[in-house]
Amino acid sequence: MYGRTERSEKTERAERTVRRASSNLSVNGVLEVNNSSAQNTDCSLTTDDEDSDNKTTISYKERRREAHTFAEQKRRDAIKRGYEELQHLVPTCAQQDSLSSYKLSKATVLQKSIDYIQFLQQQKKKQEEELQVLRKEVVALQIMKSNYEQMVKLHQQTQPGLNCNQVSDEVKLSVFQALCDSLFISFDSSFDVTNFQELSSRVFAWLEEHCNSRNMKDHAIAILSQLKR
DNA sequence: CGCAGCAATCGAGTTCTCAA
DNA sequence: TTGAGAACTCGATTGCTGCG
Repeated sequence: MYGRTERSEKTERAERTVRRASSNLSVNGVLEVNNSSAQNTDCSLTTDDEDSDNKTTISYKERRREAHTFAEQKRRDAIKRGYEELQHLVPTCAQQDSLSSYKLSKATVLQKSIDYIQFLQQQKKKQEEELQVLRKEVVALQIMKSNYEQMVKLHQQTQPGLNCNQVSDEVKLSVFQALCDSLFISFDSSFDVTNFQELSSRVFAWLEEHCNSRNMKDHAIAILSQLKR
């Protein structure tokens, strides 16, 4: 938009530095700068009237410069506030801040923030993996629950004359718990399984072998006689 | 649509501050 | 005293907006 010249940026920067240095040396830096710029722009003025116009231009320029400086200050403040907020948000920064009296450099705040974000990402990944395992366990337990429900249903169908209300639920539960504990002693849980299918095949093999009607009856009698005592 | 004005942002140089 | 980091300053650039 402002039409850059053919000169390299490096040369331009060097010239800017010289210009700024000379304006700093003079008492009225603004006028000096304006004079130098008048030499190579279309704004070169010669008459008295034009001089007064030039003064309004100077004050306008000065006003804009001040506004720009203020805007720049605001921008820096915003950046500074951002760093301070970041320092309070990141625990490792906050810890260091409270332990030592000196303030952390911006580079340190950035580095510690990066480290903290990476740590959070790793934690998230770990928790997602744990969640997957727990979901699988839930599915397995649901299958087991439905299996037991089916067993109970089948039992009720084959023994229609039994009056279940004669015994309280509490007693039934304690008998069931004791029966399960007694049966599970024979269950070998030391093997490694990689999926639920493998586990269920092991469980059902065990059910076939150890939880047949005869075994169950023996266990039940033992438990009931124990309870009676 | 092109232009001017404006604000926001950036990059670079300079100056200031402070701990080692 | 010195070096690093922060703050300040300035010019350049960019994107948006209103106007003719």
